[in-house]
Amino acid sequence: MRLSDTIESFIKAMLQEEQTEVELKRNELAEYFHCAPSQINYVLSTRFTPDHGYIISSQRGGGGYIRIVRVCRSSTDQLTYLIRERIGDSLDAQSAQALCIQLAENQIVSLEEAQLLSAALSPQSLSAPIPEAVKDIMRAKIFKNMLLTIVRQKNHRENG
Amino acid sequence: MRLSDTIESFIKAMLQEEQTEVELKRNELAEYFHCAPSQINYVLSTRFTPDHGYIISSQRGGGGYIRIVRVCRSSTDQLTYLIRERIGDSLDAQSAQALCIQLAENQIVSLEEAQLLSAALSPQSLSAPIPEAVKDIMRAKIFKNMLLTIVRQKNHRENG
DNA sequence: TCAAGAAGGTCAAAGAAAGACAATTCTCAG
DNA sequence: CTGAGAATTGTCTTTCTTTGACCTTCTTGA
Repeated sequence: MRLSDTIESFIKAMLQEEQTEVELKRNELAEYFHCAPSQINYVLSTRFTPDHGYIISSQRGGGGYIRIVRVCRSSTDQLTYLIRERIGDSLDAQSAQALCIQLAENQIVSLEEAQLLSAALSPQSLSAPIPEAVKDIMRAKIFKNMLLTIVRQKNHRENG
Repeated sequence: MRLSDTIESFIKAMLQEEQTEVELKRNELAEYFHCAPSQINYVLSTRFTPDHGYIISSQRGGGGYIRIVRVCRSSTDQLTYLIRERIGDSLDAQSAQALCIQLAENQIVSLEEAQLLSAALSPQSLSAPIPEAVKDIMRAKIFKNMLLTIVRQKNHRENG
């Protein structure tokens, strides 16, 4: 297991215990894992981004800290946010993949739905002799159309 | 026996043991077989494609890996037929739509799944300034990838 | 007030591993 | 025998991780 993954798990375990919010000392953590302090920043910026559902704030100087807050939007809000703002007109494969995982982890869509989304948006599905930029545009459209379908299905279940 | 075949067997043996999923190091495997690392890619891309019933994912960089997941097929023959024969390398929007409806009507997939398939394969999703023929090729790939995912989910439910 | 020290932030380079692809060699059906 | 397609190789590219040097910001005590 990579150091980054270990640190990621460690932080997530902390969040599990203390629920929704955790405060840590960068240097302490770095020393604990025998790594460069900036390694902590690396982990935060690759695994605790807003897309992943986290908000980071920090304070320098004496008594400084890094605070990690896990944000929970309602399912509908999150889907609406994705469709209306996040996805936009173009989306690369990695972001799509990350968002699918996030959707499943936050139980906004079922695991099965997430797998279907992921399959449809994968580079394998979209492999074709066309520019990457065009694929990203198509991926965004496919994603939004599928999410829209999921929203409708949810509404249908709720309202009869 | 050719090296490619040997490697293929080797990987399949691993899959037999550890059932359904295996993770390997490209460089290690290459060293083990005294071949170029790219040989591994060749084997994977010729014998472990989605069409063959496998899903490959990988991670580069330190601690990287290649993961191979076998899509066990059960008695969902219709899906297998679609994936392996009917859909082919290219599929127009109308045929896709018809197949989705058929899948739902025959209760091979749920209504919700059919709607998701339909959404992903729709002309709206695939609208882009590229030739219709290319879209048909992408549509076929998306379709097969999604169906493969559904098959996998079914197996997962059945086999635990 | 203000300088020193204590944190955290940024960035780029080095390292690790997988991917892509062109060039070459091998096989086998015709 | 020969040409097409399969197999093999080597090389270069891309991506992700780790590290370290240097920068910025905040607190605190003289």
